[in-house]
Amino acid sequence: MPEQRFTSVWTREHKPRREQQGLSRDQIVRATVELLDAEGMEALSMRKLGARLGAGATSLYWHVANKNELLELAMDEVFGEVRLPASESWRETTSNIAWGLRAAIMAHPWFTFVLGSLPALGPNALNCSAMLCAALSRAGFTGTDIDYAGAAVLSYTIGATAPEAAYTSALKSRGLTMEQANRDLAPAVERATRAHPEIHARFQESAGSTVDPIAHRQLSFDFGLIAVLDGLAARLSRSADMSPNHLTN
Amino acid sequence: MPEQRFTSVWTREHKPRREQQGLSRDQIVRATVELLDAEGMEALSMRKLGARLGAGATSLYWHVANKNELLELAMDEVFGEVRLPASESWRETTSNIAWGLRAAIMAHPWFTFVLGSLPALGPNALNCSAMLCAALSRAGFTGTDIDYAGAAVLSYTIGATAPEAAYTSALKSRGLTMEQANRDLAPAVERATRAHPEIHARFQESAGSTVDPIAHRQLSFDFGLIAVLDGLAARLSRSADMSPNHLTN
DNA sequence: GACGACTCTCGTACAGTGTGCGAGAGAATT
DNA sequence: AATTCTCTCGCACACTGTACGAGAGTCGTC
Repeated sequence: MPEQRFTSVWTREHKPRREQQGLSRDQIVRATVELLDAEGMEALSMRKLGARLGAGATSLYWHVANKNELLELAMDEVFGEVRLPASESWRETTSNIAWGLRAAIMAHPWFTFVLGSLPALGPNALNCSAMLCAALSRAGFTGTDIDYAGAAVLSYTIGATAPEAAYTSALKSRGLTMEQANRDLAPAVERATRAHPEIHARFQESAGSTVDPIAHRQLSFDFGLIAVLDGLAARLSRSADMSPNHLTN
Repeated sequence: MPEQRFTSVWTREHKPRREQQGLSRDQIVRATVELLDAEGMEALSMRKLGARLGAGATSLYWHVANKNELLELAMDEVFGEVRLPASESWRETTSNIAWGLRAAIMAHPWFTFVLGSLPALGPNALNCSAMLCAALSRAGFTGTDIDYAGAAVLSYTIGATAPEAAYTSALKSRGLTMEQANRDLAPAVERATRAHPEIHARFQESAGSTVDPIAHRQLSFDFGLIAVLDGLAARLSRSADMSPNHLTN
């Protein structure tokens, strides 16, 4: 039995190196983000990254254990971009976090592919979490309900945004506009939805719509986010109704 | 200008081959799902897949244009596993679809990595969509609100389940139990949350909890799903209040 | 100054990837 | 019997992550 251990960048502590040297971990992570933004997830290779930094591919391995750890670091960098405006209202705060996270994901579509297989334990990710937990706790949630409510908001945000980001980035990397893609897909959609009159109508409507597709997506995200927050609010008022405080009043 | 087009398995029609031959598309797709289930996303290679089918790697390319298309097909296969029990109640129906999709994703964690970059236009995916749309339309949603409401349910379900599936599968592939991983992560968590007393408390609580982690995740999913559905219900009753029908009564 | 230890870079090498190409086997059609 | 169509597959190419070990440069201690 090999006595495996679960490892991550965050399980090994990292003493920041002395300063003047040519390559530093921060610099590598920044270059990784740039390269991922510019060319996407599957274009990231250690050789290309090394070249971009004017270094050999294997030099990177001194600063980072492997490609996965590099991605973990890049992921936390994105979490760091999420703006966290403070607000009194828990609804406004959680909504801000959701929109901020959405913006970060849209700006860095590769984020999705990294997230998930590792618990997000980077400092920036924890910052987001803490902000969210604080707001929900102020809202009136207690104990594990704080976790659950936070997970609901994050899950919705990620689940709504990730596919959208992946799709738009797939289009961009092939040099296609949304209209072009819709036109190319149209016959397939036509054929496929023939058996489903109800969604056939849905597709027709959205294909013929003159609304800006970006605005459309934002409306859709907003719709769902409001639903999630309304649902959380409903639970809060329900539990308030049942609380002893209420009964004794 | 290369005049690129947007392609997908579903944009090219496929005449099913004659029957007696050794290799068929269905067979390949089934083997793909098996291999993905057994060894995970990054262990899938055309050579391994060919070997499993007793064929050469490049033979597959007669039946399938490339690896991506193969993944699209595998994805739709998973959609086909989602049980779609019919029910009168829209709440029950959407809830069933969400739990069914969750079960499918948990059973096939690689599903996540495929989803997103391509619109899910396979027959099984459309079936799910149609079921969902029908239920929401029965609930009282109309026009694009049907799309929005459906997207909210699916987004939450996927966003909640995908990371969970990815994590448990990452553990499994390294031969680790959840307890082991928690133990390995503990010092890092300890160190990282020192600056965040509120989430420090959250982590403590969940680490010391004696609840079965699987049950815990299900509770969390249920909590969020109820929130989403409550939120949708709230919107419905709000728009019912404002409808002319109500005003004239 | 001299020596050892440490920090960092990188060339080489290995096993593996997706897939384009073209040769060929075998069945179906003319 | 000839031709065409369907299908399999070996080879080759460019490319991947990264283990290893040789070396360069810097530092601390005698």
